[in-house]
Order: sequence, then structure tokens, then C-alpha cells
Amino acid sequence: MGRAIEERDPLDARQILYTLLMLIPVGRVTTYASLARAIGTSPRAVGRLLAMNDNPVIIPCHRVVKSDGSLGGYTPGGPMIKRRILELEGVRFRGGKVDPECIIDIASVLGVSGKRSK
DNA sequence: CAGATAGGAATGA
DNA sequence: TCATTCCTATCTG
Repeated sequence: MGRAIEERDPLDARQILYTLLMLIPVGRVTTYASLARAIGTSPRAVGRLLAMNDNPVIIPCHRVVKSDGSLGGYTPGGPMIKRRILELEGVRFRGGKVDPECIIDIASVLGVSGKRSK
């Protein structure tokens, strides 16, 4: 296959990010940590790329939550909206957080085991 | 180069 | 368990 994630240029992080988001099945969410792990960057960078990039049409930001199940920071319209969208997608909520069973580690799906060697 | 940020992990109490 | 602190990667000035 083309370029392995281990060989990609760091500047493509954002492109990979969009692709991963589109790969997330409906009714499931992923975390910044998983995305960061899959891309090979830090969760901070993931949020930064999503924040500024803004291709809101192809970027379901609402499917990205924090590692502990919290919705995270930015919510278009308000915190309730993000939760509501996820519920409509089929994600269950427990307390004020996403059900851990509805969270998928995109990195694990890609086959990225553990962290990168550093 | 310095500062700020849509998080994560570790440490201390 | 909660609060505090440090870290990493990308963006803007």
C-alpha cells in the first residue's frame, strides 16, 4: 500500500486526521488520544488541527471526545448539542459522559499497537 | 522565537 | 477521587 503512517510526512497529519474521522462508524466515537496515536502526534495537536482547519462538513468533531469520555472543549452551539448529536448517532451516555463501550480506539483499529518507539 | 491551545498522563494530597 | 503540574505537537503573532 502506499505510504505507511510510519513513513508519512508530519505535515500530512491533518489530512490523516480527516480520513480517520470519516472512518469512524456511526454510533461510535473516538478520542483525541487515539487519533493522536494513530496519526503519530499528540492530542493537543489533534485539537489544534481540528480547531483551525475547519472543514466542518467532512469533519464530525462531535465524534471526537476526551479519553475519559467527556465531550471535551469545543461544541458548536453548546455542550448539549454535542451530546445530543452523539445520542442521535446511537451513542449511549452514562452520567455526563460517553459510554466507554461506544468509544473505539481508531489506532487499535488501524493496527497501531501501543505507542511509537521513542 | 514566544505565547496560546478543542488533551493526556503523572504526581501529590 | 480530586487538584495540581508537566508534557507534546501545531497555530498565530
